Amino acid sequence: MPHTYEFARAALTVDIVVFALDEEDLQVMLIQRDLEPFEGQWALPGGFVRVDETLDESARRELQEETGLQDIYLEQLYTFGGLKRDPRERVVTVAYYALVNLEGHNVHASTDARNAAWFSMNDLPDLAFDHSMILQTAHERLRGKLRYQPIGFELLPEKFTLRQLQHVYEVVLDRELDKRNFRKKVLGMEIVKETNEIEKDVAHRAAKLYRFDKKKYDRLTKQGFNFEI
Amino acid sequence: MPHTYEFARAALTVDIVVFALDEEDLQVMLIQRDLEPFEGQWALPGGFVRVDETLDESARRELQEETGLQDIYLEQLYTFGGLKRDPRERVVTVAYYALVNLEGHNVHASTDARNAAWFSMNDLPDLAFDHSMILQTAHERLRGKLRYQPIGFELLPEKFTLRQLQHVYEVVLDRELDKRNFRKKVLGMEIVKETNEIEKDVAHRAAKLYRFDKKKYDRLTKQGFNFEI
DNA sequence: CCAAAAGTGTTAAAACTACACCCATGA
DNA sequence: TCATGGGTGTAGTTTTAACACTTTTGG
Repeated sequence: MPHTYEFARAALTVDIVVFALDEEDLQVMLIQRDLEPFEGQWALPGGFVRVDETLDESARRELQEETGLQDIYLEQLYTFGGLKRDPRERVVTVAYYALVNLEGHNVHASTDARNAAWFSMNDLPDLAFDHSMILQTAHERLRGKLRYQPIGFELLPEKFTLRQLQHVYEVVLDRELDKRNFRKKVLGMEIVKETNEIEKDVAHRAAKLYRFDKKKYDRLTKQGFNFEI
Repeated sequence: MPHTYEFARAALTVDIVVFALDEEDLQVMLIQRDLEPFEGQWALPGGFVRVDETLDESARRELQEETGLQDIYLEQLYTFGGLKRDPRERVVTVAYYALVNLEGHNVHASTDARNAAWFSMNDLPDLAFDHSMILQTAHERLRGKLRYQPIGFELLPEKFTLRQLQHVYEVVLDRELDKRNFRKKVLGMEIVKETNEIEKDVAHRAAKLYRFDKKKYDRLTKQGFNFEI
């Protein structure tokens, strides 16, 4: 059923930059395109926004359809509206970024039968469209936001060690941190709660597991506390 | 000439939150709508994105057409895509915010014969659409960004006194700052340059005028310097 | 018993906060 | 000469940065 308008309209899409962390690197999820344009090339997951869904809904739906990822941290990043982004026609895309912990989520090839895979940020293929720029913008946002908002926890399982948390900061900020100072700072903020569990299956002394105490964080924030690492 | 598409498309607009500062308050520019829906109500300047212009271009054009403002600091804020934002049909809007100094820019009623005016943030009328939410988001962004990016200068004339700069911070952050500490900090960063001019027409000792040294700021930033007030 | 990472305190330097007075100018 | 805001320094406190050893555990 065709739809007609008095003035030409841009197509509207969402694209999502999904970050995760492995032992070494920051990783990003890409899918291999099976359609023109850029057939065979890697691209960010995403797709057209339906007229009856919000932008957030659209981003979550596309992510679910193309990668199987669900219930993850998702935030709007920036809207890209260059004239030649897509060789076919004018397409404006609302970009999102998402954070997941690798252990809790299995990625699968999608309903669209596209190939979905993780890539290290240090070894990226050429990307379709202007997706390299979107990815770069997302990376900058993540780096900038990590220090002032408690989003690093989203890259970890629910229970994590302080070393794991430190690793998040070291990888994303790309610099080493002092272990003692880091622990002092994190524990001093009182927004992580010790569980009575410890690491399993490690060939050395097992570390305590902590949990992000969101309620406490919200309470403190309301009182003027500002997260900063 | 009508345009037909296989799937329904949202209309795409831009809306701009223009901030300025007077002696007292933070101000925002609003226009009075002369068309349904919300005829007669106040709203943010903005309008439809043409298919052959980028989002930034669109925002600047609308601003120029509706308020006469040109050559001002403009930055994308957030994209609002709720289903019922506009009672007529699905409209997605890319919101921007802008900073101007009142002295340098005269606002005029526009080509659309709408009434454009400044309102104090402390005394706002009801706004059309979801513009109150957009305005609130912009205000939060401004507050958050002011401390970490040198955007406060955009609210001042090219040459300004340190007191004026302090006033920007006090009004936007809504708290008083210590004069000596503020000066120490600003001068210590070495990103404002003394001119050899002083204030005019004041009934007391005239203050030195300074200028934001963007080149120096860029140089320092490249070397890892982080602006913070 | 060895390898590996967990866990822990102190000190010096830097940054921040609070605070009060004299100075220059125009009316 | 007076009212007004411009301009300046210091001391106490807090925060940050640098740094090394002992403990626990599994292999």
